[in-house]
Amino acid sequence: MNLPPLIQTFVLHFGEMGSRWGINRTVGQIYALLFLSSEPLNAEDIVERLGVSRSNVSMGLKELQAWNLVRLQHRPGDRRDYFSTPDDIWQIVRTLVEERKKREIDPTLTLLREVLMQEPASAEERHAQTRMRDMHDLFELLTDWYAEMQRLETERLVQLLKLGTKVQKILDVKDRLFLTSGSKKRGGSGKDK
Amino acid sequence: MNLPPLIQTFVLHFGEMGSRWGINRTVGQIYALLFLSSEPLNAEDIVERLGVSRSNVSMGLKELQAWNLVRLQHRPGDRRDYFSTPDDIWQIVRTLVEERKKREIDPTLTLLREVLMQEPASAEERHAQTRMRDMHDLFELLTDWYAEMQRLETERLVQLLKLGTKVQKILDVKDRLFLTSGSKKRGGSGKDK
DNA sequence: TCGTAATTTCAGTATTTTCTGAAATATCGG
DNA sequence: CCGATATTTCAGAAAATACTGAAATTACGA
Repeated sequence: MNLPPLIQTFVLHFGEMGSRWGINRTVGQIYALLFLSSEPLNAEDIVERLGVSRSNVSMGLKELQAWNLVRLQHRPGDRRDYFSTPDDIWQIVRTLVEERKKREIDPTLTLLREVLMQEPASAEERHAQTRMRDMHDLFELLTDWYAEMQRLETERLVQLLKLGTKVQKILDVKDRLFLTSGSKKRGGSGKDK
Repeated sequence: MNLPPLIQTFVLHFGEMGSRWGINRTVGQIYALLFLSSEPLNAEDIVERLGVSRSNVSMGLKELQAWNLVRLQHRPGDRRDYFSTPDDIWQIVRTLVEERKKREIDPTLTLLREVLMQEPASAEERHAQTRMRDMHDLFELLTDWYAEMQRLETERLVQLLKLGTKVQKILDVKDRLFLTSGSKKRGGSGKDK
């Protein structure tokens, strides 16, 4: 591996992190490298920097493309493929979340719906279904929320995140002003934890 | 594997899903099984249901305990350990997010801070640092937001999630009512996408 | 269409991870 | 402390995954 120390630290870290995410070490390292690079890199650049085989890089890049995580570019008069990551880190987050949703959440929701359609054949299965229903509803709530957030412009999304739970206070004000929904019993100190 | 079909489908699915999450198949299956079960199971129960070795189950349960994802209980007059998952699925989500943060995000933030303290030795390292700064700020924003959400009672959290981007409208109303912060240029149709 | 350079594929190898059975250790009631 | 039962540990086997070099394929300019 042939990298400035500061960059190497980061690249190695993301290689390890990748392992915890169903992504392999090399793919993590390639992405980290591209992320830090101020200009697009070609496969040979990556081979030299990371010290892995050309074919490994080829496979890694293919996987990153399947994840929509890299952009492929060309330089005039050079027919090699150059790769880069979006300048906007929020774009990266959006893609990551979107792809993980597509691969993990959506199939799970589909499976849950299928299984929930079936007739339970025992008390055990009936209970299992209520648990699956809970999970289904939770996933649905989260994906609906996510869909709304994904639609926001980044600036507004950040604004909202920075607001955090202060929204609560605004809601309280709204409640007091408009008194729309029923005034549910309040103040019962939660059996939180 | 010795399970009613409906339950088996779910257990197998979560076994596979587990693989994508740095958790191995058996651990995923054990958790799925416990999640669906209406009463706590002991290790031997799990061995019979999943058809894996006793030692594998022991290790799997140990891992789930390290993740705080299972509760250990005892039955009177029975000295085996019985395991279950929280009844409240939101509690499970909270724990999962908390633990993943602890293992993945926090160490990454620490590393980013360390590397950002260092003096860049070249233009390349300087650029790399600006990228790491972007990432650091993003992670910090997200973890701050997360910390606030984690503090909310579930009921309120759900309320907020269901609200989604409708919050936006309320914010707009607030803006118009109080005109507190600077009136930034508005209405330039976003170059969204 | 040919020649060259780039990329991809893939069979085999290396590495890592998971799983098992056997042995060791722990726990409990008496 | 003993005996019985439960759990954990761990070395090695099995399985899964990652990686490589060589060969095949693709892409392109001439």
